[in-house]
Amino acid sequence: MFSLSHSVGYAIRALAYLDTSEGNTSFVRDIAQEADLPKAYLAKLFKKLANAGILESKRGQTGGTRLARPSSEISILDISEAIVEQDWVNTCLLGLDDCSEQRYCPTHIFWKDTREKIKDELSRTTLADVIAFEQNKNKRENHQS
Amino acid sequence: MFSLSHSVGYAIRALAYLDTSEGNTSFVRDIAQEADLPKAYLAKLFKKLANAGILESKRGQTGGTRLARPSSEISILDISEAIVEQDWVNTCLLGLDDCSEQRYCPTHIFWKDTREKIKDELSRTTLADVIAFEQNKNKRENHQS
DNA sequence: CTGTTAATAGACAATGATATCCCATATCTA
DNA sequence: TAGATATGGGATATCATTGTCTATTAACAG
Repeated sequence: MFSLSHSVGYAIRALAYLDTSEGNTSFVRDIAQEADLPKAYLAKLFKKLANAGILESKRGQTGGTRLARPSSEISILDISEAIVEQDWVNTCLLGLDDCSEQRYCPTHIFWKDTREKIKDELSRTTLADVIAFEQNKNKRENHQS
Repeated sequence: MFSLSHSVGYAIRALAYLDTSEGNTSFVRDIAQEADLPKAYLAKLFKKLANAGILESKRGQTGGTRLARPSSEISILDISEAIVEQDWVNTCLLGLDDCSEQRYCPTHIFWKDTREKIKDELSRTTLADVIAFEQNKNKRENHQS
């Protein structure tokens, strides 16, 4: 608990291995190998990302996959929402059924505030940031609010 | 994602229905009915709480279950750790394998800080607070940090 | 048109969390 | 000791997520 789903982590890591040079495409097979992920599973994740407009893909011999827009314009939140549809922004921290905007549980305000900050952080962190992290072993960039 | 497990929510809700008057015991059967939870499942959760020293239970005709200490001395964190052993305090927000204390991912510092705050909040919020919430429809207490 | 290539799609298996069922065990009462 | 009652424990069912396998479809090369 308290993290994005495993699949989102996979997607992020895989996307960081895409060839982002202008006009170039990559293959699921290659990305899967480089990122050490199962090819078939990654293909499904990429399809979801394509459906969400994050990736463009083409079949066939001259096919492949590439980002639909620059990595600096793709947030982690975009990726997360493309992979998992579940809306985690409206859940009670304690799992109480009768906690709502009309009736606050003891942690309600704290948690609402915290969720907002998490969402902010995820929308502020871009794929470009992650790519930099994956490519540069010594870079220690962060986006603390 | 981003909440305590469903089971922890169950446990919290159920504990809030215990008869906390001095020396009194409650029965799993009754608590399950009042909190609208499956009896067998709740019994297992209660066993875990007993193992963790949060509950005391006795079998047989004069048996039952009660808190091992005052509800004001039982934190939500205590309950959570009794139910799920997994330590969510050391997970990368993005699910990246190579994120560690030695090598920060782009959200590492933010997330470390946030997890600390969540843990603080959970250790500061007690069962007594939840009981007050469950019993008083209009009370709007919270522990925002 | 035929073969090759790469994404796509559907069925299915493995896993962990959640939930149920049934019986064993402990404790007291009569 | 027999019966009633409440917790305890093991086997199994259900469900969502994760992961695998196999075939289909699109796109191009020759």
